[in-house]
Amino acid sequence: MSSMIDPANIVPKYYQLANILREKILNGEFPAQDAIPSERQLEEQYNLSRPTIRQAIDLLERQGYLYRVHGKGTFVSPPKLQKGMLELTSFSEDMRNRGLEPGQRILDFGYVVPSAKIAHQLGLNAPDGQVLRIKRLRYGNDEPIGLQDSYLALGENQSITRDEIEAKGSIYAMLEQKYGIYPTEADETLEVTLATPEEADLLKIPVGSPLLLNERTLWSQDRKAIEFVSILYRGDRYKYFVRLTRKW
Amino acid sequence: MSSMIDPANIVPKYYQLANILREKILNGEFPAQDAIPSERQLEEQYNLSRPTIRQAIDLLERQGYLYRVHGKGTFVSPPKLQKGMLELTSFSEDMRNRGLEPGQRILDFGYVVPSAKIAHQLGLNAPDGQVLRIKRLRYGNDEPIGLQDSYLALGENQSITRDEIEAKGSIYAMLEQKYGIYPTEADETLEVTLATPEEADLLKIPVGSPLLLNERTLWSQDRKAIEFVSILYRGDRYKYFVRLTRKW
DNA sequence: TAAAATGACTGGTAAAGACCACTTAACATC
DNA sequence: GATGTTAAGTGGTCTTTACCAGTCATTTTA
Repeated sequence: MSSMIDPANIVPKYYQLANILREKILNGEFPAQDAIPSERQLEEQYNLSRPTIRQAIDLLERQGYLYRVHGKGTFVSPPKLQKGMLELTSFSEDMRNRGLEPGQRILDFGYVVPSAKIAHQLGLNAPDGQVLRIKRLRYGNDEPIGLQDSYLALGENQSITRDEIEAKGSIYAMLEQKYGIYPTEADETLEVTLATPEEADLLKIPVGSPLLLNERTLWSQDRKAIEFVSILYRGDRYKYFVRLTRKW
Repeated sequence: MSSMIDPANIVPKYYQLANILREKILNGEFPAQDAIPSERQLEEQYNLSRPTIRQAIDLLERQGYLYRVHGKGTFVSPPKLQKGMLELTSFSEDMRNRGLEPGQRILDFGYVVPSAKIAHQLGLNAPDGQVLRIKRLRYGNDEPIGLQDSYLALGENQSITRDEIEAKGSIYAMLEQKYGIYPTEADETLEVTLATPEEADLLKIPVGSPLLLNERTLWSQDRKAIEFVSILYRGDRYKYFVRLTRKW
C-alpha cells in the first residue's frame, strides 16, 4: 500500500506524508470539518519526527486542505476551498478548465522595439533585450473568445519560433520545457473597454460591444519579468475567475 | 536598537527576525537581487538556531520579499514583487489604496430570505440562518464608483446595526472587532454588464454604459462562509487589480 | 591544455527533546 | 447548582545536531 512512508524514496518524507494525507482527505477518509489525528499521533503512526509531521501539515494548510486551531486540533477544510489554488493559468489551461477546447490563429509574430509602457512593464532599462511580439486570436470550441497581444522578454540564448507556437499553443509550456522557466507570479488588471472596428471584426461582434480587458505582467521563479500580455475578452462569452487569500 | 532579537518579547523570535530582515530589505540595506547573509551566518549574528532562522526566511519568501536558490543562497526580490501580497481588500481599503476617500449611502438594510443562488453561495442548506442584506452606493472622493449588494451570513448571537455600518463604513473591520471573524479566503468573478436604468441613475451614467460586475464569496479563518457580495463598478472609473502566485 | 575530482560553500531534509499557550472537560469547592 | 481549579490534550515555538544535495572555484590528473 502506498499509504506508508518509504525512507529510500527520493521524494522527501514530509512530501510523501502530505500526499498520503491529501489522498485521505480527497477520498473522504478524513471528512470535511473533522479533525485529523493529532501531530503526536501521526508521529507514532508514521514513525516520523514531529517537525517532519508539521512540515507536511504546513504544506497542506497553505494548499487549503487543512486548517489548524491552537489547542483544539487540525481540521479538514470544506471541499469548496480545496481545489484550484490561486491559479496562474495560461489561456490554454484556462479554456480547458472551463471545458472548452483552446484554439488560436496567429495574427502577428516577430521581434519589435518595445513601447515605453511595455519596456517599463518588463523592467527593461535599455532596449537591449529582444522583445518578441505574438498577437493571436484565441478560440474556445472554435468560437473567437479573446484577442491576445503578448510581449516576451527572452534571454540571450533563448528563442521561440512560429512553428513551435503553432504546434504547442501554450507559450508557458514551451518556456518550461525548453528553458526551465516557470511563471510564478503575476500582476493582473481588469477593466472594461468597447470594441474598436478592428477588434469587433476579429471577434465577430458589433462595433462598440463591451469587452473585458485583462493585462498581465508575468515573472519567473528567479524574479525576472517574462511577459507582458493584454487579452481582450468578449464581454458576452467570458467571465474572469480568481481565488484570493489573506494570510499574513 | 530594534535590530536585535528580544527573547522576553511575546512576539516569536522568528517573527521578530522576519521583521528585522524585511526592514533591511525595504530601506535598501539589502539591495534587490543581492544575496542576504547565509543561514549559518544569521545563526551566529542573531544567536538563533537554524530552524528559527529558516522559519523567518520561509515567511519572507512566502510574502515575496526573498527567494532561495539551492546551493547558491537567498536573494532579495525586486521591489515590484514585494508590496501588496495577494490582497483581499474591502471596498474601503481598496479606495484608500488608490488614494481616494471612501464614502457610502445605504440604500437598503434588513434581514431577508436568501435566494437560491445566494443560499448556495453561502453554503446554507436550510434557510435557517439569518441573512443580512446591505445595499449601498459607494463613493470615491464623493463620486459614485460602485453599487454594492451584500448578503451576510451571521451566526446565532451576531448582529450588525445600521448605525454601526454608517459609522464604520467597513463591515469587515466590524466583524473583526466585534466577533473576531477574519476574512481569509475568497472566490471572485469579474464580468461585463450594461447599466440598467436604475443602475445608471444611481451611478450617474447613461443607460447601457458598460459596467464591471465583481461577485465575491468570502470565507472566514474557520472556513465558514461570511458573505456573498456583488459590486457593480463604473467601467469608466474603475480598474480591478490582483496579484497572483503559483507555488505548488 | 582540457577534463575530472576535490572541497567549501549554499540551502534542503530530518530527528529528538523541551517548554509555552490555548482549549476543554472533569473535578473540587463554595 | 454555580463557580473556580486542575489536568490532559492540542498546536506553537525553539534548540541542538546531523547529514543530503546542489553550486562553483580550485586543484589535480590525464
